[in-house]
Amino acid sequence: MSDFGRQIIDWYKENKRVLPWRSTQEPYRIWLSEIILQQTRVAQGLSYYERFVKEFPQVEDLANASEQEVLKLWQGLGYYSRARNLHFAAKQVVEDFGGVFPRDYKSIKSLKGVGDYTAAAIASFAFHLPHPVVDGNVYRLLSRYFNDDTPIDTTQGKKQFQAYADELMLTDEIADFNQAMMEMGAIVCTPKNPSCETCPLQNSCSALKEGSQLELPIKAKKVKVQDRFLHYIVVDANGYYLQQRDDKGIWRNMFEFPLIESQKEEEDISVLAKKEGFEILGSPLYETKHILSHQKLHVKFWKAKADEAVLEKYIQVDHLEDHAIPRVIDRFLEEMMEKV
DNA sequence: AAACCGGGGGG
DNA sequence: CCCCCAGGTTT
Repeated sequence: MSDFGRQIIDWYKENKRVLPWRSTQEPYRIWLSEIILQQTRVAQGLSYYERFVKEFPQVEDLANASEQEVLKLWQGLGYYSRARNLHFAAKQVVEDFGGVFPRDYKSIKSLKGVGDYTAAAIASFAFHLPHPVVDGNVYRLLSRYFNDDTPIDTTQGKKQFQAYADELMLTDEIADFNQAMMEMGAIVCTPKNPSCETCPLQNSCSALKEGSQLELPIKAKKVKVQDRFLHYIVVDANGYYLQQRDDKGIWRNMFEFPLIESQKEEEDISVLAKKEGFEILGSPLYETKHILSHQKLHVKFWKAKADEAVLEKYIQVDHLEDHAIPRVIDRFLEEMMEKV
């Protein structure tokens, strides 16, 4: 006598937020929104969604763009592999599926950047196929509903919570069921201050009964953060001298100032810069810490000069509108503009 | 199974 | 300051 699905769907219909991707059944737009929203809050992704739809109204428009155009529009959102995969997948739709978005779960999942969660979201929202979504919100909601302390970041945990969702889903209202689970996780069953007193599941939630809701879900692994020391060389000249990052590590294929990375905080940057042909002028123009999920970047920007023979190795641009750059460099440029 | 991949905002 | 978010790919 599980009323789980009925209760969350009824709650959802009364409490759902109005969001642009909820008022369309176009698979292209639903897919786009899902990629943007991976590991990203609605408030942060909203403006990016609007800009992508405006710039690339159809999947063909996205497929015909250059990777740099896509990265540039993605700039500031992070996890840039999503943008490259999005672009790649748009070309898959055009070339492998004749420009028609695939309509079955397996084909949807064959698109680059589309895993179990995203395939289930597209399949259910666009085509009403009975695939429950299991994302961070759902792990939290179900681990609490069943008071289950199986770690969610293990193979066993993924199978366990997928099985719960398979059992609970209402197949003939799958789109609302899936939206309801995620909206519950986003609005009611939140990580820190869940609204248990207004929750539609308060009479059947096992964690609330045990008072364990704040301890769930359990994660087994702990992330270790690596410290890195980045020194960007800003050559004092007309325009900017840039280099393109290679195809591995953070910020793949994006643009940056000439970079010197030191192993320790206190290394003599002038000496390291000299080896690359740059003469450092004065103290750092700007320094900051840039925190990623797995790296802590200690970033300094140095004014420098160099011979023409050295500068030849870099890309000279007058303005940066056509180049995707990391947020930390963008922020440095904003900082410099204010001082002028 | 583990490593890797950004940036922002809430508390 | 810490936590974690509408995850997926590569190794």
